[in-house]
Amino acid sequence: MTKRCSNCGVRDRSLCGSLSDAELVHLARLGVQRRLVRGESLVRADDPPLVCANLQSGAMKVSSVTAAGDEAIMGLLYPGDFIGRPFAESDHHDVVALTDVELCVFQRADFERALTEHREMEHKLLQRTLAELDRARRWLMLLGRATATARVAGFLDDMQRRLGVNDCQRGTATESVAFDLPLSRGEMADMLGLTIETVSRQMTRLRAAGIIDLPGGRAVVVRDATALAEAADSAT
Amino acid sequence: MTKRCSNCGVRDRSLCGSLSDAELVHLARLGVQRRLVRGESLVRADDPPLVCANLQSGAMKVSSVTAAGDEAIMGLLYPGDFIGRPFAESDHHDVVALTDVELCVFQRADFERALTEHREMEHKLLQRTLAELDRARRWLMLLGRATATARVAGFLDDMQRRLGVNDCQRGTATESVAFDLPLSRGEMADMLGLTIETVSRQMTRLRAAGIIDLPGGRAVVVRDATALAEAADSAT
DNA sequence: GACAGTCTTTGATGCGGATCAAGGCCGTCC
DNA sequence: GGACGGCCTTGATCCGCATCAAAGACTGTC
Repeated sequence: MTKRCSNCGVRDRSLCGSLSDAELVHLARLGVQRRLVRGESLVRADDPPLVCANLQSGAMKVSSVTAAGDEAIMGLLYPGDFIGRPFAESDHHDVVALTDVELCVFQRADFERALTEHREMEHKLLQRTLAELDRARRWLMLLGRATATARVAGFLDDMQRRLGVNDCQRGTATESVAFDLPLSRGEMADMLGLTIETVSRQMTRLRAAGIIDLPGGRAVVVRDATALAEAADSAT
Repeated sequence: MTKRCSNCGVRDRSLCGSLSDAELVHLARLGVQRRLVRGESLVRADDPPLVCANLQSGAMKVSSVTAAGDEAIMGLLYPGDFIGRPFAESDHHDVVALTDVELCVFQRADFERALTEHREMEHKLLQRTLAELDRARRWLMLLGRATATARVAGFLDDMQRRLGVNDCQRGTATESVAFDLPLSRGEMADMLGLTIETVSRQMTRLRAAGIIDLPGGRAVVVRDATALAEAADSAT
């Protein structure tokens, strides 16, 4: 195993986790470490699909531009997530860095060959894609019918589950969980199908209800995760 | 190749298409032909995932029940589509027949074994799942931000592309395409995140604009596919 | 530390779609 | 044939979110 892979913080969570140490050596030779600063994009919907990558640190967004000209964010990517559409003719979406990010980037052809050679990796990619499909469908439900409050609450709830696991023991749902939003209000609005103003108002409402706290900047403290989840589910 | 498979109308479009005739004989022995009448369900979200299937004729819906208690439809299935979540712990959604349907049903374990034995089939499933993910994301965009008119127009446009290919030459976009909706107004509303009344009003509006015709029952005639696609894209 | 630019919050108003309510159409059952 | 129930259409009213507008809060620069 190369030094790079052994130091990789997401090895156990990413697709590479299915490879043996020997296989990793081979794959590592194909991969290139790359950093992007906030706002840079790795993939453009119009460009031919040239690369695949594993996200190692930071957060990215998967987005498109609507016919009306505004941006729609259809998903977020966190460390360990896979980027790219092997065997497809097009990527269909832009993938843009929300924070400064570190990536392990592969030429698409190389990665496709690796998938073909390592069944287990392709298998894992399939499972991951199926899971992503389920997530997308859950979002569909949220965006299709939920009120503004439920959308914002659902968004925060989702993020909390993914980012805030470290602060306290799981299970003690009433303990506070703190994290920094990787998105601006505008980006949240794009993602939730709302306007900036509405997002802001709903955040204020959740704070007034004592469910969250907004200490400043993009920091969020979830004070009552149970109430947050309830707000996400309730129609009101 | 068994008689059953050689008669199968969706062989070239379904996952089985990747198999040789000899392999089909083997798989066919595992599969069971099954019919469901309208309203019957093949998969229930709560049940352990027991089966996979290929849809041969008719239409089905993939749905869930929201916390609020009403139904959310997150996708439709047409002949050739695959049903099931191999290697997952749960199906997550209900799959219900919208019309009378014919299915080729496999025990999940059998199908998983078949996938493992036939790389090409698993590969095809991956590509299919990636495509489905893209479709779900396109829906996300529609549901997130589009107006009622755009949702209904988008829905009809999507359906026309999938069902109405036979009536006239592709490319001549202004020719009429006719089909029967497999869904009631209520089901359309569930799918589009609207109410029955709004769906009905929008259909009336599209008819008044000369874009579609509603000869009665669930029949729909698309008179101007270009205008329909425009209505789907425009915010208004 | 002052300034400019961006992001966020808050307020006032209007519109689109939900909700409530009342028929119309069609198949089924007595 | 007539009455009932399901589905669809149409109308009237109300509410939530978008829109328009303006005033803070934060970031970086000089």
